[in-house]
Amino acid sequence: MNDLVSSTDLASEADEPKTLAEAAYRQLRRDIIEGVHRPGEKLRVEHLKDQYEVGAGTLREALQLLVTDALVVAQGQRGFRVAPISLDDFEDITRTRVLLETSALQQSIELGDDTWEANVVAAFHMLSRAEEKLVEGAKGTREEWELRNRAFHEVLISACPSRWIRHFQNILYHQSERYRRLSLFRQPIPRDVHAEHQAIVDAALARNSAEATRILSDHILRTLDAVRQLPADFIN
Amino acid sequence: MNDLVSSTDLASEADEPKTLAEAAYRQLRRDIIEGVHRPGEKLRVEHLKDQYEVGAGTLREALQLLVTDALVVAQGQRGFRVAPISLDDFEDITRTRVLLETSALQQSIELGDDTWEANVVAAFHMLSRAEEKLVEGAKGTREEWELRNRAFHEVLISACPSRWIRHFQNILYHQSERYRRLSLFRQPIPRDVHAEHQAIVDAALARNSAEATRILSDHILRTLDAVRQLPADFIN
DNA sequence: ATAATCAAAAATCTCGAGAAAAACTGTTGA
DNA sequence: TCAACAGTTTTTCTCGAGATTTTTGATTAT
Repeated sequence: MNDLVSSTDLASEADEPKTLAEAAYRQLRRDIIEGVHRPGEKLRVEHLKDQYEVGAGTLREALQLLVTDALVVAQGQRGFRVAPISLDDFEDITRTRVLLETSALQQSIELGDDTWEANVVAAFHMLSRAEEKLVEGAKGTREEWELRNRAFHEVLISACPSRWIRHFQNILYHQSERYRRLSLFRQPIPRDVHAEHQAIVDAALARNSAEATRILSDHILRTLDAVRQLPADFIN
Repeated sequence: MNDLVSSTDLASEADEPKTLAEAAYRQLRRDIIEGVHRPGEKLRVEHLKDQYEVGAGTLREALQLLVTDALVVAQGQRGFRVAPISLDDFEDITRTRVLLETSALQQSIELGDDTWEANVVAAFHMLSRAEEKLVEGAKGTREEWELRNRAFHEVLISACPSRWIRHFQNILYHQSERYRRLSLFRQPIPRDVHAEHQAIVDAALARNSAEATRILSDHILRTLDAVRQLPADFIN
């Protein structure tokens, strides 16, 4: 077998980019999330079109796509700008994520079949391996851990039939990833998330909805504290 | 006084369009919601650019903006298409709306001040007047009722501090409006929503969170039944 | 020194034409 | 009758240049 999960998202993005605009969109998104373009920074089309090797109109489209994800804000006739960050915003993102993700998990636990269980176990295994490599300190493992962490959370709620909840959760995950990168840069050794993930998996497979959502809730909210402890100038 | 509420949305759209692309975007959005462009219909740039009197690139941008609202879907290199509709989708939209809107109302009731109460009462009054005109059967009142109904629901949750919840709720409201128009076309005399709205207002002002969210929940879910009773070919 | 005014410069927004891809149609062969 | 193929037509995607708006900088007056 090749891939157990099949992502049928509202805005599918699993496959590779089929247009120049989308390619530029993804590069830009990565650069924004990784902090290459700082929050609040002005995004001048004239400069960026050379940097990303596309025409002005094409880059414009890419920027427009990023507005969808709320990673870029368009201000009337005054061009584009990287979405600013703030502690309040992150708190908002986190709490909204809790609301959506717990609801999705609850439905997943209720409706998930054997394949879902298998996917959860598999994703957890992948994540655990990435965590091991992370403490070993090899390079490039941060990227892999991020990917697998995201996959794990996605698989957890994959049995939730609501495409809209998954869509919104997707957007919020990208948003929070931006903040998490900031905190991880400062505090490169993550807290013991393994046990938390394990507990979520156990509760989920035991079909203990209340317990699973409670742990997931705490798990997500804990990232709030990590960002709260950042020096103020990190949040602009 | 002119306007009590001040909408500080994530993607503000209260003011008038400042660019041709945004103007085209709003016209297109209205036409899609009102059913001028049917669900699933292909949106050819070449035809539409004449109809909306803008350049090809500009219309392209407008379409891209509509993808944000999920009213238009972009398919790789095969152009744009009006987002299809289905009963499953509407059920999803409605249930997600309930999740978000009840949470927002709960926070609103918890945090709303006197001004919020005044806004709620005012919006309810405006809506009630529109309902009276609606049963009288004057023309153009449908449009006004829609606007005031939307304003009422918006004001109810306006004291919720979460910009993200309000943002998502906004998107979902546009979506459900499409479906509601279909059902209202068939069934032009709306059910007795006045009593429901009254009950919500009473519970909200009494700061009875549990009661208010329960009524709001039923209120939103009731629209589901209305659409369910439509003949199958209305939902494609 | 501060504020207001006006001109120059930079950036954005808009448009139409050319290149690339997809859809269509008619023909040929099994 | 059906399937496969190739040429034609349509549509989308991309690009650079011109028009419009915003921003910047210098000058002048209070």
